[in-house]
Amino acid sequence: MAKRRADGLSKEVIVRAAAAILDDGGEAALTFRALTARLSTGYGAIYHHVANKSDLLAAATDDVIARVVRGAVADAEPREALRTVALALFDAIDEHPWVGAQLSREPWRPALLEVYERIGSLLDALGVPERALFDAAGALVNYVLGVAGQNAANARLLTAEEADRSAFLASVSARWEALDPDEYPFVHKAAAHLREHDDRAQFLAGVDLFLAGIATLR
Amino acid sequence: MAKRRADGLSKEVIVRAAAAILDDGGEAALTFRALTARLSTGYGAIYHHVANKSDLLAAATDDVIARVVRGAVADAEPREALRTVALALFDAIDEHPWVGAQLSREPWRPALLEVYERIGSLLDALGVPERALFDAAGALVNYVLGVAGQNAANARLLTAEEADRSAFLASVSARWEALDPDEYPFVHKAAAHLREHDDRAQFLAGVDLFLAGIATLR
DNA sequence: ACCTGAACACCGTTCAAGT
DNA sequence: ACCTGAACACCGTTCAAGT
Repeated sequence: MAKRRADGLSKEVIVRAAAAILDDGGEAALTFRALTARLSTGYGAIYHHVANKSDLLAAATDDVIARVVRGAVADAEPREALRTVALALFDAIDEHPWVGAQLSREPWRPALLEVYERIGSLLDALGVPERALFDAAGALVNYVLGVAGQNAANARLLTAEEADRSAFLASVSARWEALDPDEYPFVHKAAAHLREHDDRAQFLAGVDLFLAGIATLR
Repeated sequence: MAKRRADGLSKEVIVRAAAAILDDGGEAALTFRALTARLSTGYGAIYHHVANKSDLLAAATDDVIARVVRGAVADAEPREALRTVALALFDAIDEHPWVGAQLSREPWRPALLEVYERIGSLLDALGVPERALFDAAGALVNYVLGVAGQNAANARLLTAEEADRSAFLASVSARWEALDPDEYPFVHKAAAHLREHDDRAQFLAGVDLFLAGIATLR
């Protein structure tokens, strides 16, 4: 079972290099040319370990998600554990936006199986009736992935520094505020909240709404 | 205000042609070469009306979403109206999977503004306290877009006929069933439900969970 | 003002040839 | 068995030239 390592390529080495490129420069930066340069090898060497680019992206995503799901501490209280797992996923995807984009593009991957298992059994432990368990798990996982995708898109939009973020939010907020309050009453009011809102807190608020809804099923 | 139409291009004509190509052949089919062929014109003519491919995709998405939001009947009862709008979005994205992919890639678009307005003011009408209104609207929109993205990914996976769908679900289900029930208790149990689950019904169940959670805020 | 299409600078992927 | 890198078939986008 000993794998050769010191020299020679392996899928693991390639996947890690791809993840590093994705973290540095985003999805556009991951090309086979960049990868061969970084690993000082040829195209064929990479294709020998990896089927194609899509396979490579999927493997890198599985890697990140598996680490998160394994790493999340097993809290005693299921409700708290659910919030912890959800937040861990949120933070991982915030740190690696390409994971969010990939997850909303390729479901049914091994990585998501782990996520479903974790969230599903926590909901079970929470006392959700079996009849509603699968819908509830599906909804919660979809919510987490949905926010993940949006967050990834935002991160891609704001590739630059932190100052850009508030400038961007301020400009969207100003645009919303300028709308006719009769035609857009909600968005007009929401503009103020947008400027100072915290993505992470809003994400958790959504999880809590879900859990509150689920609690009514008991 | 009269626009020339009989001959000559316009952004509208280009966007409609792009939508038709996307509906027919998916995202991979939309190339500027295919577009020039369909419109029997040159690249420059298209670039004269459209900034780039990303702009074109965004405009086509806005078009579809705007039609859905405008088209959804204004139900008297806000709870029922929310379910109607959510289902209308689900169905539109099921019919045009590329819209789902685009929405999870480019938020803050005019199209989403309409969605936020509609969902936000319905939640307001439902009596959600102002303090929780923006988190609730954000969570619900994110849920809808999350499912949309997943659905789009599934649709892309199952480009062929309906028979493929049940065959695919059966194979995933079999893989889940084969997992060790001690290590994967939830997924193992979920396998049976997966085979016969209805995406549309599960989506609505998620919306209802949300609304139940929101009802506890009053 | 609007359109044409050759040309450019990229991609992912293949494959004959090497060790 | 594993690796190399020239070559192929594509892309999006530009731009000098036309009407």
